Amino acid sequence: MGVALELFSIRDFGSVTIKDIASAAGVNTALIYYYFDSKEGLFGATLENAVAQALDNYRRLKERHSDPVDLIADWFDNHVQLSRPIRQLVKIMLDYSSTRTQIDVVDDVIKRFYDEEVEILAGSIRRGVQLGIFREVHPERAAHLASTHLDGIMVRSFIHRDYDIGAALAELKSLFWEYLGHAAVPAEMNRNLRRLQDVR
Amino acid sequence: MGVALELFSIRDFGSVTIKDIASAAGVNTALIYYYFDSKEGLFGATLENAVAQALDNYRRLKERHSDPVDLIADWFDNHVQLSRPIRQLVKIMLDYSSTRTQIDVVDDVIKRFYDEEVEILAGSIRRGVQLGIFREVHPERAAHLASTHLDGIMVRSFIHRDYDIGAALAELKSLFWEYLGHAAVPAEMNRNLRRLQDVR
Amino acid sequence: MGVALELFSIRDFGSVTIKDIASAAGVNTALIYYYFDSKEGLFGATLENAVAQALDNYRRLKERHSDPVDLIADWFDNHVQLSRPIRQLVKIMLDYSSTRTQIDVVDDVIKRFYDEEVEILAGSIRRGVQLGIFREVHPERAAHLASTHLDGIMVRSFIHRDYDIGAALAELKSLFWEYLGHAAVPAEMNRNLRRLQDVR
Amino acid sequence: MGVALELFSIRDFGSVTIKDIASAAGVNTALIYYYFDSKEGLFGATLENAVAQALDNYRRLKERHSDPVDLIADWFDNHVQLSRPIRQLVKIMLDYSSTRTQIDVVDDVIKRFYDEEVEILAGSIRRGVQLGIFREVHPERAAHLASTHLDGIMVRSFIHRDYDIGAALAELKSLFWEYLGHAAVPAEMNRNLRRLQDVR
DNA sequence: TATGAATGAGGGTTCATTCAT
DNA sequence: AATGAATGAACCCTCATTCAT
Repeated sequence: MGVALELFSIRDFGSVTIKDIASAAGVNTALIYYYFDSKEGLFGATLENAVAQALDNYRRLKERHSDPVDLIADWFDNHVQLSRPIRQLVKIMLDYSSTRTQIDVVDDVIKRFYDEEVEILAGSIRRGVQLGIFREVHPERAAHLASTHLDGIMVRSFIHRDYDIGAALAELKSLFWEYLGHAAVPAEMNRNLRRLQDVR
Repeated sequence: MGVALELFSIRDFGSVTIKDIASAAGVNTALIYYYFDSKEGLFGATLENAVAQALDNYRRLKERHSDPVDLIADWFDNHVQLSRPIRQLVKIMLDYSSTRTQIDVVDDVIKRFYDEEVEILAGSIRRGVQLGIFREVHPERAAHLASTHLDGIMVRSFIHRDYDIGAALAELKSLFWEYLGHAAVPAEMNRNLRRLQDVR
Repeated sequence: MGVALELFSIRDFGSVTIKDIASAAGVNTALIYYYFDSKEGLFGATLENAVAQALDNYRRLKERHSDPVDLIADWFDNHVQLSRPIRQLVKIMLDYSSTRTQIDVVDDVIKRFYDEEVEILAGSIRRGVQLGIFREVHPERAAHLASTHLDGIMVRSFIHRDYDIGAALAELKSLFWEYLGHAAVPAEMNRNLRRLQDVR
Repeated sequence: MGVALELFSIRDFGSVTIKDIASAAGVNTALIYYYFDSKEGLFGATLENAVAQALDNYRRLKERHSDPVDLIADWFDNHVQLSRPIRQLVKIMLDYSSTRTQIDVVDDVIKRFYDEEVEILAGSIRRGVQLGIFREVHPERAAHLASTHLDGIMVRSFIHRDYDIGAALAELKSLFWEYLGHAAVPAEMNRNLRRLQDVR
């Protein structure tokens, strides 16, 4: 599935052959059919797997932070560091949406992924607003904005061969802080700052 | 090419056959090869054609307006009204980016499309800033933000079967006005308002 | 379909490949799919075709004769002369019955073939009984006997590589005449004989 | 081999896979290759086995009876009761004849089966004729007639999904008694009758 | 300009068979 | 004696493309 994800994310479903995948994985073509029902089945499993990993990543992200500013900052950093797998994920979700016969379990997992993404952001924003750190924004709406924009960045990186994802993310990040009414200072410094404030 | 665009935009390149296109167009398969070199050639031509139409649309948009607020407002409305062809365009540009062998002329036309899109927005923003209507934002950066977010919206509409493009665009629009430091009032009313100010 | 019948009647469905058929017919493999939906489709069409020819043969047989003795005699001779195509027909009907997914139109045509075979014989026998030429046998039952035995002969010719179909048919024929209470004399002589009787 | 016979007799050789057989037998695919050389080898063994059982059945039949009428009557009853395995046997012999590479030992066993079948009938008929119970028929010829007709009945039962083997066998039986010049009375009654005659 | 027929190449899939354990 | 994993060869079928007309 790793090899498959790799290939499916740089070419489209149709142009990736089972032979490609098999030889990239160093196994016989038939062996793929020993583990997967069909090419579509492999694609579905690969997609599910990729989403599962992304969800896992989000889960760990959530566990790492109690502070909303830290979490949002980490969310952005995370996307810079994991831009490759995330791009891959967006790519195969896009491919899944065209052509592929709908598979309920895959539909579910995709929905779960986006719900979770929004939930993480919205949750943090809500807490930030409650704590008085952020402006009184609508948490879900704000989360959707960031999440959608992120997909836009990914798409751009597909279409433009020399697109600078890092720069685009940095841009989005600073804009987002601004939107939340929070100075776009590094997370750590910020936290210290707030602690200082708490002391008073 | 109309039929081809239609098909290429709902399925992926691989799963659309020349026969599909031919029979949808009501002609014989071989006739397509009378007009186009190959399937890739047809795809390229279709893409060029779609981009050309989009550029044409932008040209007319520019011609329609001298006022930056009007133009930007129209740009958003335009995207609501033409969301179908725009979605199609984004879809085939995405498909082009994966798999398809690079074709210089297509690459150029895609670049021109995005440059033009940014130029239209950036130009208006610049003028608005000069006129003192907008905040002192960085015009190109602001234009990129809107343009990228728009692609994000399109992607979402692929991935989520019941995505509300209109609502997302309305959201983006109001946010954008806010970002520009301009009340998100209807364009017309706004224009009148400004004229009043000009009179003084 | 001729080539296909040839091959399907000496090997079984599974061991005849489309390539075999194509190369035996001197055409490209893909061309077969231009005319037939699938291998099964070709098999079905071939079977239908073979049955249609057999029915046609029976129709001509019926038209040739008004005299019951002549018709029955010709029926036997016919089977000797056409033993090859008849064997082929029985073979593919057998193959159709195992494995092949039922196809209504094929089922129908097979039924029609056997009904017609029995009808031809039974009709003649009935007329012969009415004319007082034959014993008072049950026409349908007698027809079924001959028809079933004939299939037995065909089967034997598959199983035993050196089976003498002609001898077996001759045997059946003479037995059948005996069963009908009619001297197994050559048809012509017989007819003359009867004419003589009619004169009196 | 039991499972294999079962499967080979309802589908054709090509469409029965080793996996089918293995899973029907509740064992691993590879285990079949521990006991048999190849799929063909398994088929051959299965066929031999089935023939051996049929021969065994005939042997017991012969041992059960000294009286020709009893034996022939039992032969018919036997075919009614064992119509399923006999059908299976005919089916795989037919399949063997098409496609399968000839295997001498299998050819032999098939020949032995038919020889034995004819021998049993012919022997009884001969004795019956000698005893004056039957008409002066040619024993071998009569035996062949019955044996061949029986195969015809089996074939019919393959081709026609709702064929009544029992009825067809009853028909053949009564006809056969008639042919032998022997009233088609139940075997038991008949035997008693004859004993009475013997007494005088 | 338009088509029906034909083809070569290749792709997904299956399956008998083997291997390591 | 038994199995899960692995493979090579082949088969059905599709499809972009071309040819003859």
